[in-house]
Amino acid sequence: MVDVKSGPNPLFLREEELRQAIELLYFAYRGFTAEPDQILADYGFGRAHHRVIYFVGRHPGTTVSALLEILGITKQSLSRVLGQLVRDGFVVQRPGTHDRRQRLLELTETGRELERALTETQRVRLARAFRNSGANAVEGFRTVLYNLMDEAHQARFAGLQPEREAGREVGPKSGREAGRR
Amino acid sequence: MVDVKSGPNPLFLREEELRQAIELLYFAYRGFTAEPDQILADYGFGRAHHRVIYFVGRHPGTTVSALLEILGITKQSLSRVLGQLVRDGFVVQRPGTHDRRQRLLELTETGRELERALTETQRVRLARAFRNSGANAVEGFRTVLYNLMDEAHQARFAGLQPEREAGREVGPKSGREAGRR
DNA sequence: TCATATATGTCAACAAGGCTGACATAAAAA
DNA sequence: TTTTTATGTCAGCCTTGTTGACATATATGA
Repeated sequence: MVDVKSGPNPLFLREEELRQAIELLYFAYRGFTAEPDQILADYGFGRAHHRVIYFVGRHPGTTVSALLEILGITKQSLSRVLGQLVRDGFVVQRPGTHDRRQRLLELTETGRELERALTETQRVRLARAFRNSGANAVEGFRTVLYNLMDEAHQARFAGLQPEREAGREVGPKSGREAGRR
Repeated sequence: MVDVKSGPNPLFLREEELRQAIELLYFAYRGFTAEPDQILADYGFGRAHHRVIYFVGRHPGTTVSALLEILGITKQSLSRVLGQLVRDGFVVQRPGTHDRRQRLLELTETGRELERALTETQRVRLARAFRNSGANAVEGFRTVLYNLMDEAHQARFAGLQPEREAGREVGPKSGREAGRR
């Protein structure tokens, strides 16, 4: 018997290590979505609306198909949520200039306000966690999450791409550091 | 003083830093649940079943109310899912010895097999991510996730509690280190 | 012992947000 | 001009959450 760290097989995580990571992810993710969910409920919206508001806010002028790609849901599912957001005045659609079949999406001022309110709660929570953890831990947090996601999505963090330092660590650079270049 | 890194306001994360963390969590969590979801579908189960199987496997002999506490759902929601798992032979209930009102939960051998299959996919993914990230990054990952969750849940990681080194870092110790004591 | 509280379960109804399948329209592209 | 693409829509289904009301067995305190 034989354990993981100094043990022979680096691909096998010890039970405790594994389960700790599983539960950390579960509880952290839950906590991270709790406050936004509260706010959204006041508008009759759910987490699906949040995702749309977030990504449209992040990429104003994005197309419907690009949004479908990011969210990984069907157009029927998106349609229901997006339709509500448009009807309720949080998102507007304008025809594409090059391709007039497209409906480019952006937030209205109301939409931006809601987006800010939602994101603010997460900013506060992240700031607290980062402050309690230290800069080095934050880098590790980024690196592991980056390596945890599907490769297909890693590309989205392209400006912050893997660097192999001493051939070991692979992960995104922080926004701060990237901005310094 | 100062901040996480070295900017002026420790409670305010720069836009890029904030959004990067939000998206890392989103995509990592999605990737992390993808394979189990696939397997569960073969049994006609969903993510809710996974949670029950996971936590019952983790805490054999747990009570229904303890499980409700962990999952943060209503007993009616749990009942539907738990009922299926019992009927389908993945979970058994036995009366509590001290308190015969309780139904202590545990996995059957079939249940344990499914639990292992589900967890194995996550073990592989975590092992790959940890290997690509390095031990230091993994510690940071744990620390930040610990600090990100609600305090109520932090208690669950009690054996691995905060230590304040030089009054800065707060977070769980790894299972490995805790195990060494 | 009796009354109350607790642990658990059940029935019914509803909502959010996924899914599939089929079909429609406008515009681009071949 | 025909075909493909971007988008939308209707209809129906599933999972998994919710609330509210009520039921049963057991434990516990007065």
